Amino acid sequence: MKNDNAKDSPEHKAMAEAAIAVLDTRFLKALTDPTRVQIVKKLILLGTCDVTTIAKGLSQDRSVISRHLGTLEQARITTSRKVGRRVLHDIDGPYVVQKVTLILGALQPMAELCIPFAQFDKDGEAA
Amino acid sequence: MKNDNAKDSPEHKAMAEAAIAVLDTRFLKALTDPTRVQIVKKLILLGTCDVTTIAKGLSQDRSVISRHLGTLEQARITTSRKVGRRVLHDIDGPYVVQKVTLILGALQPMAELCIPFAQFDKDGEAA
DNA sequence: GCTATATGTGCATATGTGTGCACATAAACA
DNA sequence: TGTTTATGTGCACACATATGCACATATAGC
Repeated sequence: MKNDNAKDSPEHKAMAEAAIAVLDTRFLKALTDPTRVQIVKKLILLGTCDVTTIAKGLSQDRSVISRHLGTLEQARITTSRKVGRRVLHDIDGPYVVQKVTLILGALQPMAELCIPFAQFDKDGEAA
Repeated sequence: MKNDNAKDSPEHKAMAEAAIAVLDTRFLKALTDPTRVQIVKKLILLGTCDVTTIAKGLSQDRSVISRHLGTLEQARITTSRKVGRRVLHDIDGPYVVQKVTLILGALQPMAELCIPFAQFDKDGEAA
């Protein structure tokens, strides 16, 4: 049987490149820590917030929360403004949604192109 | 000025809960390692593949690739079948797309509800 | 000025994670 | 049967990361 896989097409290669390229490690890593996720939740609920208020209720030290906020800001998930002696943080919702939208757009073709063992079940082909 | 923030509405609270709940740590963590991302890319390009073939071309030891494949499988990003002495791996495209779709669906409201400093710029309110 | 409050950082530490080597197991093959 | 190939795992080690404490800095308020 001839090897006329869809996997050999340029479209397929381009899809693979696009899918990998869009996986921003810094963005994803920022969302993998439970404490950071709690911070995000709190910011969603409270809105614009200073460090001390965010740290209130969380078990970690305030300095730890401060560091996590730095990580979230580097990932562009949050932004901050200095107001007097306080530093106010807030979530950048539009950026987050745009980011995930890009990821989904790049991965979307996988729903049809990456059905597990489809080609293998068809004619027993595996690299 | 009265505190009639949209943040106090039940819809907003529900959105926060849904957004946090959908952030599957295991799923996201699996995609944060560069080596695992390379494995995913290779599986997209080659399709159904055994461990040795995947490890070929990657700098890490084959045993390391084996472990990474275990991590990806636990995250349900890949599936595997034992065929003879080989173990074939493949990407579960439909699952991955479904997962990201759920994430985007839960985060979508943030595009409008979490515009940074919007409320603060409006009337100088911050927790 | 002095004091209190808010924040970030250096440092030490505990825990998690990626890596490679050696080895055991399982299956195909001569 | 003995050998080769494919895979997973125990172990040790290097490195990253999360955490807390102490401290320095900056700003508001007295």
